Amino acid sequence: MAAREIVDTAIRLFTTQGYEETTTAQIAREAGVSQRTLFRYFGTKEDLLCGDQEVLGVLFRKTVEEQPADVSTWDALRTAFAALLEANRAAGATITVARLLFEVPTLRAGYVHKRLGWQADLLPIVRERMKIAGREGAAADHEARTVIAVSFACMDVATDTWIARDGTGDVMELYDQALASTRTTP
Amino acid sequence: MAAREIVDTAIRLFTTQGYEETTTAQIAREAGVSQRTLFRYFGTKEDLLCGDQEVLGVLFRKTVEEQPADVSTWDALRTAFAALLEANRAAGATITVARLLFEVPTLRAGYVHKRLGWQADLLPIVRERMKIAGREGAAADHEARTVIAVSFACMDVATDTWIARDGTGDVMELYDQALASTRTTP
DNA sequence: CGCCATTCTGTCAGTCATTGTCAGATTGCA
DNA sequence: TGCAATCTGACAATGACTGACAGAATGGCG
Repeated sequence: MAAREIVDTAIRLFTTQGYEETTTAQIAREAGVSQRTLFRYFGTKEDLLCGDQEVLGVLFRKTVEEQPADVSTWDALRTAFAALLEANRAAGATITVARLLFEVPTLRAGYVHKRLGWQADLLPIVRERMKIAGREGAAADHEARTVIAVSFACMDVATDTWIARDGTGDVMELYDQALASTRTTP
Repeated sequence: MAAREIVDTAIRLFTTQGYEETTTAQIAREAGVSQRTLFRYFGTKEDLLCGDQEVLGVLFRKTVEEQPADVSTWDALRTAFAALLEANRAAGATITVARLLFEVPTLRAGYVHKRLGWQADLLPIVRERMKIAGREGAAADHEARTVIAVSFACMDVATDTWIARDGTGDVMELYDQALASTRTTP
C-alpha cells in the first residue's frame, strides 16, 4: 500500500517547505504515485495530515458510551480525552505534526471542523446520560451542548499550551488545570 | 458601490440554491460585475458572508479593553459579547445568514477560524488584566487562554441553541445559562 | 496453471476558487 | 480641462478536486 509512503512524503514536504507551498502534484510525484491515486486515498490535501480523525472520533464516542452511568459527564469526557491522547501516542503522533495542525490556518480550520462533527455526534449520547442523572426538557439540550463544548475548549487549550511549551509537560494535567480554571478564576 | 449589491445577490443565491451549489461566477454575473471585481471586494467566497468579522473583532477587543480593572475577566468578556450581539442587531444580521454561517461546514470552519484569531489577539489583554488581579507566571498564560476559550465556547453554544430554536429567545440569556452550567453541572 | 471478476491505477479532461497582469474607464481635484 | 490615482474588466494561469474510461494487478477457482 502506498498510503504510508504518501503521508510520509507529505509530512516531509510540509515541514520543509510549508503547507501552502507544497502542491499535491509534488507530493504525488515524489511519492511515486499519480495525483489521482493520492486523492483516492485521501479525499483532500488536509486529510493527508488529519485523515484518521474519523477513527479517533469513533474511539472518543465509544469511550464516552462505555462509561458507567454513575460517572459524571465531565469525567466521561475527560476519560475519552485521555483515550484519545493515548491513541495518538500509540500511533506515534509527533509534535511536528501537531504544530502543523494547530498553526497552519487551513489545517486548523479543518481540524476544528472535524471536532464539530464529533461534538454533534456526542450530543445524543451526553443528553441520554444526563437524562439518567435527572435532567430533562429543552434546557437539557442546551446544557449537554455546553458541557461538550466546554470540554472540547479545554482540550484545545491544553493542546495549545502544550504546543506553546514545545511539547514538554503533560497534556492531561493541562486539561485538568484548564477545567479547574473555569471554576476558580474569578 | 457594488459591494452591497454583490452581498445581497450572494445571500439570495446561497439561501435558494445552497452555498456549494452557487459559483462565484454566477454571483458576479447576476450582480452585474466581473468575477475579478467580486474578488477584489471580498477576498474569498466565504468573506461574502463573514467579511466584516474584522470590524467585529476590533469592537470585541476594544470593549474588553475598556472595562475597568475591577470588572472580572468573565464579566469583561460577557460585556464584549453583548456588544457584539448589539452590533449584529444594528447591522440587521438575519437568522438566515446566521444559520448559513453555522450550518454550512466550510463557512462554520471559516467562522471558527476568525474567532481563533480574535482569541489570540485577546490573550495579551486578558493576561494583563489577570496580572493586575494578582495572577502571574507561566500558569497565568494557560489560565488566560482557558477563560477566553471557554467564554467563546459558551458564545458558540448560545448561538447554536438560539439557531436550533429558530431565533426565538434571548442569546444573552442562553450565554448566561451556558456559563452557569459549567459550574453547576455535576 | 489458466481464466474470470474484482479491485487498483494512471491518463485525460473539466470545474471551480483564486490570483497576476495589463489596458481601458472613471473619478477627484488642481 | 487635464493629469494622476483608482476602479474595472478581459484574459490567462495555478492548484485542489472530480468524473470517466481503459489498462494493470490480484485473488480465488476449476
